[in-house]
Amino acid sequence: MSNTIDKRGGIRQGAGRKKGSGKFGEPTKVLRVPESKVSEVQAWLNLSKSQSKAGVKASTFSEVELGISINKSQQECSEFAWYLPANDVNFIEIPLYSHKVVAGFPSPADDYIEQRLDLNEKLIRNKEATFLLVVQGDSMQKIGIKDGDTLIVDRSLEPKDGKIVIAALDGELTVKRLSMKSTGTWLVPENDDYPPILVREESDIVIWGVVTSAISQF
Amino acid sequence: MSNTIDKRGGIRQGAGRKKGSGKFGEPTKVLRVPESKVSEVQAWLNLSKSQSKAGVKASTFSEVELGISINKSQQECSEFAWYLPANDVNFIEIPLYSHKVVAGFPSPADDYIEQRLDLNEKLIRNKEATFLLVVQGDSMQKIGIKDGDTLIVDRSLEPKDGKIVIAALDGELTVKRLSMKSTGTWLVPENDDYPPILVREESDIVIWGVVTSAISQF
DNA sequence: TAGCTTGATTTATGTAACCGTTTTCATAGT
DNA sequence: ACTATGAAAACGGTTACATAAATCAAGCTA
Repeated sequence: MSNTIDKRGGIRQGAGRKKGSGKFGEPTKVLRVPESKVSEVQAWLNLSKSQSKAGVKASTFSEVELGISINKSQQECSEFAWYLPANDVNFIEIPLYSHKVVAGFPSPADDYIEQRLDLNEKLIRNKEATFLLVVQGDSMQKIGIKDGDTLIVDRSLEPKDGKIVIAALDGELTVKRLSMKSTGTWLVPENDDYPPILVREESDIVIWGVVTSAISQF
Repeated sequence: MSNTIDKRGGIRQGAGRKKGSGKFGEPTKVLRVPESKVSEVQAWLNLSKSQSKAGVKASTFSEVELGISINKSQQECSEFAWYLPANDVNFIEIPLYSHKVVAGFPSPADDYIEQRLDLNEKLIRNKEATFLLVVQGDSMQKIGIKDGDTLIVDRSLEPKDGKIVIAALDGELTVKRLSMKSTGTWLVPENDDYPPILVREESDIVIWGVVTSAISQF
């Protein structure tokens, strides 16, 4: 009935979605971007979107919050979260103990240590070109990369056939194995539920870097 | 005179500016960008514009191999190789860069970084009680622990039900999931090809520690 | 009456369109 | 032949619009 409908009409304060409820959580502007950069920009925006979510709360603007709660932020990321390795990794002494002593049974905390090492050194080769990503999704599960794992990505390495790479594809970052065959270049997931993706000449896929390590935390 | 003007009109091949003569050198698309990121994106676009003009190609690799090859020593251990974390992990400053510093956009190697982290801090909670093991075997493959992976083990954590633990069993170290049921305490591999192991009262199984992380290197 | 449905209202977001500017070409005038 | 002028085409910033998503209030149903 038109009568019924009429009664529903009218201005209503507080109706509608809330401000800042969009995916960026803030007002937006329109920008013109060269075509080749579009997917890269989008990917980055998605990334920093999840980053700010991870920040703390929807505290409207102050971004001062950034605590060191890495773990928390992992859970909330839409696609990835990313970090950089610590800036200034000192060279730490690495005492070498004989590995034969190993037999000495349960207490490794004592003197017969093999070797001490700095995880940063072990895992990061090119500090300046390395960053960390937290995975979401299971497209690489066959090689043990699981949802929530942290990837160490080196941008200075050349993406070669067979390497695990981070690619910006249609504005989204993905982890895939790079495969260069006679049939062309492919991005291959390590999960039979997902199809390989052909990288065409004209496609706007950008390789961000090569994955050197994957870290699972329990 | 209108006559004069008319003669000048009409379609004229080749007239007008050339394609790609704009500041980006290619066609553009409009994107919506959150306000706080606008200047950042613009800065990056300008940056990469001038770079490509300058013809600076990213040289494929520009790195000197770091000498300390941890990997070698991994191979020599019979069951596991082990290491301790670096002794003296300093608290490293974690610079928070202002987003005004902008610089390189998708290149995290540059300055506009949100957060840096120290892998030691991220992965090691109790430095004194932590050591590293290199896995041999595939008994935990279902949760992504593969042969050759490095485990971070914390001896100070209490082995609880469901935790991944390192157990010394008949003189051999193994990784298993600890399961405490009414049927008793079990060490359960994450691989259907291996049987769970019942831990009897009198058995000489010693739990060395709880696995907090697993690292795969590619 | 509680919960579901429906339509209105408000914000969000991708895209088309608009319009002044810039670059280039062709013709007219000198 | 050289310059001035206007048209054509692309550029790029901005506005406008259409559709989607989120939220509220009133009506409806059980």
